[in-house]
Amino acid sequence: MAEISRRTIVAEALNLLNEVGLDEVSLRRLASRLGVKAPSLYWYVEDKAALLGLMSETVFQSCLDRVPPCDSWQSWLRAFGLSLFSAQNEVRDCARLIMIASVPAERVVEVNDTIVGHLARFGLDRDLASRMQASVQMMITGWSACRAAPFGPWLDKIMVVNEAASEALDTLIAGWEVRLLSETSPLPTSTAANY
Amino acid sequence: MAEISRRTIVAEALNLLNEVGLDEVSLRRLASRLGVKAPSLYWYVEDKAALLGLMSETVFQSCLDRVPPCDSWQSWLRAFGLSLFSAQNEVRDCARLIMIASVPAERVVEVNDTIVGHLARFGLDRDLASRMQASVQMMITGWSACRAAPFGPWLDKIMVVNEAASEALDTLIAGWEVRLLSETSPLPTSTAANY
DNA sequence: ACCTGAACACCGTTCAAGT
DNA sequence: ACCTGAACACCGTTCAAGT
Repeated sequence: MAEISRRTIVAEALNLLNEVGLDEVSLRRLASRLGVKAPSLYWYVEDKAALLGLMSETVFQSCLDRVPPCDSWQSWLRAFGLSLFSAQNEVRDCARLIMIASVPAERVVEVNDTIVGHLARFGLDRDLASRMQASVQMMITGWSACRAAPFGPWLDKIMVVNEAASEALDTLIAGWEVRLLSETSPLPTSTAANY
Repeated sequence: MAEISRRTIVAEALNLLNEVGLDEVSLRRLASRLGVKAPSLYWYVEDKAALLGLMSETVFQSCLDRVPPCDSWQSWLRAFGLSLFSAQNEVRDCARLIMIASVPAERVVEVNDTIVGHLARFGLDRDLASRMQASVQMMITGWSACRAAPFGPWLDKIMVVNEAASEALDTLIAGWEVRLLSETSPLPTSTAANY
């Protein structure tokens, strides 16, 4: 409807994605929704992959914005994971989108820095925080990817996916907790990595 | 080359996948490699999605076969995760393959039962084992998905992905260990889920 | 500066027709 | 039982040409 710009294109592309799913998102279809022809889009966007990149950046950013203030790295990591999970469940085929989207290198670093910044405020080492954050992201992405896959519905017959995902998230965080404790105060009891 | 069958088609499809990547795998291209035309493939396979399903089943099966005998659920889970990780790194675009492959419901249940069977031999509850196994699968799939994504190379500049993935796997398992211990022998010290 | 029509080289899938 | 050619309805992308 409104005038055409990078922003309106991305917004309309996300609408289209949610309505018809990733396989049906084509430049021709998107263009016609904007009252324009496909080649016009190339004026605003380099590529289809780049457009998908902008879409996934948008989703990721809005997910980051929704993480509430927290009072420990554990609860921040958990809130981040849950926010990511719900964002990926709201946007159709989100995991697949992420996997084919071409995001510029600078944005990847930027996002990582933002997240690490949040965690570092609790006194965590920045490198460790980076790996922690990544582990949460990967696990959540894995869950929502599989849930959105064709076999997702079958998975739901084996377990309650929502609960299993949230339990797995808690478990992962508990693991990081153990790892951190065993580094600062070495315990005689059996902890991580010695089986 | 050899005669054409479901098996040879899937095998050649995997070769093609590794050579040209998922985006370039087309029925026409695959058929021409087999000395045949695209419509012929429909005699052996229902669909492109079904073909991708057979391909991902093959990969998964060979990954399961490579898990060595272990003497604890922890080490089995770790070996399983590592085997999955290397399988997914060997087969190009494997994670994306999994996400669009249509696998029959029975096979999903079968695979889950197989894995749970392995874990149950260490005395684990079958439901718990199922969720544990799934958490490992999801996390590993997440890692290899992101590494194969267009931004994968950028990720590698932030951290050593191989090491980070294996560390995350260990951490997840450590988390399950804590969870199990705190259930059987409740401890006064802070463990999972109470932050 | 922005948009278009026409074209190129592809797709997955169907189906009547061949052997 | 197995394979084909021809067709259908699409793709992403390029580019000369328009305003």
